Formats: sequence, C-alpha cells, structure tokens
Amino acid sequence: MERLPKRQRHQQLSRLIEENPFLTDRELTRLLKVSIQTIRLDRLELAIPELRERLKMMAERSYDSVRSLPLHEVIGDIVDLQLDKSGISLFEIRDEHVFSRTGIARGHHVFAQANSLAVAVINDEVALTASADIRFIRPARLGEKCIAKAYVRSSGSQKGKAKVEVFTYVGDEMVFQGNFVIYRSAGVTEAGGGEAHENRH
Amino acid sequence: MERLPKRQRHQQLSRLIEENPFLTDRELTRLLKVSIQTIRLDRLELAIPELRERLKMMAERSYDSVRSLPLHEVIGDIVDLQLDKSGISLFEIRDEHVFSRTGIARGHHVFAQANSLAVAVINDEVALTASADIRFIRPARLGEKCIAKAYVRSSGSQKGKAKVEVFTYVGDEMVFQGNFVIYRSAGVTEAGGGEAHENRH
DNA sequence: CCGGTCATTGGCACCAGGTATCAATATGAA
DNA sequence: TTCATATTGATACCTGGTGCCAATGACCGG
Repeated sequence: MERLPKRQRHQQLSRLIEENPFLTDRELTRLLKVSIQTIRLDRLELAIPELRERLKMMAERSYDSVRSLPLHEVIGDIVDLQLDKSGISLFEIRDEHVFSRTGIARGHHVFAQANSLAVAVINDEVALTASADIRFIRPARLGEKCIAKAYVRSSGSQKGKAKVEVFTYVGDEMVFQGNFVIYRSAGVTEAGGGEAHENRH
Repeated sequence: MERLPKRQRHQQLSRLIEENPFLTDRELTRLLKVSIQTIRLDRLELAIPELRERLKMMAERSYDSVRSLPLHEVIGDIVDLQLDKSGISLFEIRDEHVFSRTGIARGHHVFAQANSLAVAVINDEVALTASADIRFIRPARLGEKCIAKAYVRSSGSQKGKAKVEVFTYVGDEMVFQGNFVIYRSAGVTEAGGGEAHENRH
C-alpha cells in the first residue's frame, strides 16, 4: 500500500477546499479521482465540515463582520468624550489590520483611529479633517491595544478651525502622535477630506 | 377576507428575513403563525430565495470581497513606478469609501492611497512610514478618480530616511498633498508605523 | 501461506430544507 | 349562490450530505 497517496490527498483536499470552499464532495471525487466515500472519510479525518456548514460559517462570518464593522464610521471605541476638550478611544490591532508578513499594523489604521477621534471630539454639526502632521513613533503590532488620547488645543469656538493633538499609546509606550487641524462648520463641503462624525454625544 | 394580513405578512416576512437571513421556513411559520406552504408561496411572490441560496449568496459575496479587496495591501492601482524616483497610482472613490451622509471620502482612504504609494516608491526590502505632514485641500467625493503622484525628494540611498512628496488630484484639482518620511532598512521593526510593501517591481 | 490491519469502495437508510404540483377547504364579495 | 382568492394539506422528488455495515484490496509479519 502506498501510504503517501493518502497524506498527499489530504493535503490536496485541504488546499482545494481552502481555495474554493464551494466544492461539493461529488466535485471533489472528480478532482481527486477517489470515491465519494473516501472524500467523506478524508473530510472526517481532517475535520472539514460539509459544504452547507462551510457556506453557513462564511455567511455568519460576513454577517457578523458587517454588524461589527463600524470600520466605515468611527474607528476605535470611544470610551470617553468631553466635547471641545478631550477624548479617549481604544482600538485593538487584529489580523485584518496588520501587514501579514511582519505583523505590523498598517499605518492608515493607526492614523484612522486618531483621525476619527480628532473629528469626534469637535463639537459641531460637521467636522472635516483639514490637515495633519503625524508621526509613527514605533510600529503597533498584532494583538496590541492602542489607546488614543485627544486634546483640543485651540477650539476656535466661532466657526473656523480647531487644533487637536492626538497621542496613541500601547501600554505606556507612545506609538503615534499627530496634530490635526479640523474644519468646523455646519454644511461645509468645500474643504477638508476627513469625515463628518456620528458621535454627537 | 382580510386583504391586509397578506400584505402585512409580506412586509413582515421581508423585514424578518432582511434582519435575520438565517431563518428557515419552519421558524418563520412560528413567527408569522401561518402554514409552511403559505410561507413558501409568500417567498415565491416576493422572490426571496430559500435559506440555502441565501447563505450561498452571502458566502459568495464575502468571498468575492475578500478576493477583490487589496484594501489590506496597497491601496490604489499603481500604474507607474520608477523606484527611488516617482510613482503614480489611481484610486476610485466608491460607496464603501465615503461617509454615507455626505458622500465625502473618509480621510484615511485618501491618506492610505498616498501612504501606500509613498512606501511603494521606495526601493528597499522593507519600508515603513515614519512621519507625515498632510493636507486635505478639498474633499474627494463618491465616484471621483483620485490620481496620486509621488516624488522622491531625498532618497538617502544609504540606509536611513527618505522623503517622499505626494500630490493627489481629481482631474486637475488637487485634493490632497502630503510630505512623507519613510524609513528604509531591511529588518527594521523599531520605528515607523506604516506598512512594508509588496510592490517590488 | 495465513491472519491481521488499514485503506478504499459500495450500498442502504435517513435527514434537513427545500421545490413542484395537485387537491381540499375557508372566506369574503358580487 | 357562485366565483375568486387565500390558505392549508399531502405527496413525490431533489441536493448534499451523515451514519453504519460490509466487501474488497494491499501490504506486512510470522
């Protein structure tokens, strides 16, 4: 008995299903040239669930992520907010935020947390980022919890610009620092490429 | 015959399935207090596919979006790249990039395009954003095509820092401008919060 | 050569969650 | 009453499986 074929087939099976989870057992028989029973035994050994379960898992995952992705709104959980004064937000670096080769968070996520907070802390109908001066002090890595603290330095409470300083820490290490200038003016649509915010109290 | 109940039920059915696509017909009978045949006639009239088809569609959608989201790698299509000199990338503002209320692109996407390009244009094993000074000149809006142009100003070809200037246009209007300082050094993991890049030629 | 152990295959019953179709009943309006 | 529509019931069939039992093949040690 060639013992190899089985291990090889298992590897192939895993690979096939990983790169196309929509394959039925019947389709797999054609690809691997073994009986459907063998396919099923293999799936059993490899703990690969049946097609319908795979689809369900994918659907659930995407459903959850749609529900849990305020990625398009504010990035990071804002845990404290004193309008026109200061704010704090938390953001955990997860798989989807890092560059897989190095485990280092992509810069724009760290930036986005700070930017979201800077915009949220401004007490106006619409707030847009006008400019920013940012520094990545050290890389944030997979699993780290980033704590961003924003301080409004110059509120410009009449319509105009506000300056917001943001510091992002992992533990007591600073990973990011940024100075943001935020346009504040209801209905402004001509300047600023940032986002309006939803965090009105 | 109460004609309303049917329309009402149809509305309820649509709403129920929209907010929980994982419901089987049997579960729906309990929720709507009608027979399973009625549920099936209703789905037929409303063109709501069966559970398994719904799950499959969701799985396909999420699978496609995983495939088509280079969102985690380089943002924007790099159409021209002269290492250590200059580069051009294109990025179209789509639904998922804008703040729905205003149709204005979220700042971090515009930033991310520029950041990705600044990192890509640097000819080194690993390149990380160290700092940046950015300006959002005017908002980018849904449907607009952003053209980012990067110029390496000070290459620092020995290991160290490189300065990259990026201008982003929509048509001939400038929407964004940024000065990036990029760390260049193989194996550097102590500074820079940006991303290493995949665009080696 | 013989038995033992895997690996592979076949066959059958069964299941969920349906589709498709036909028939029976209820209900209300003309 | 009669007709149309709505609802329900019943049955056959489908896909993509699980679970179980049995038959066959291959190889190895004694």
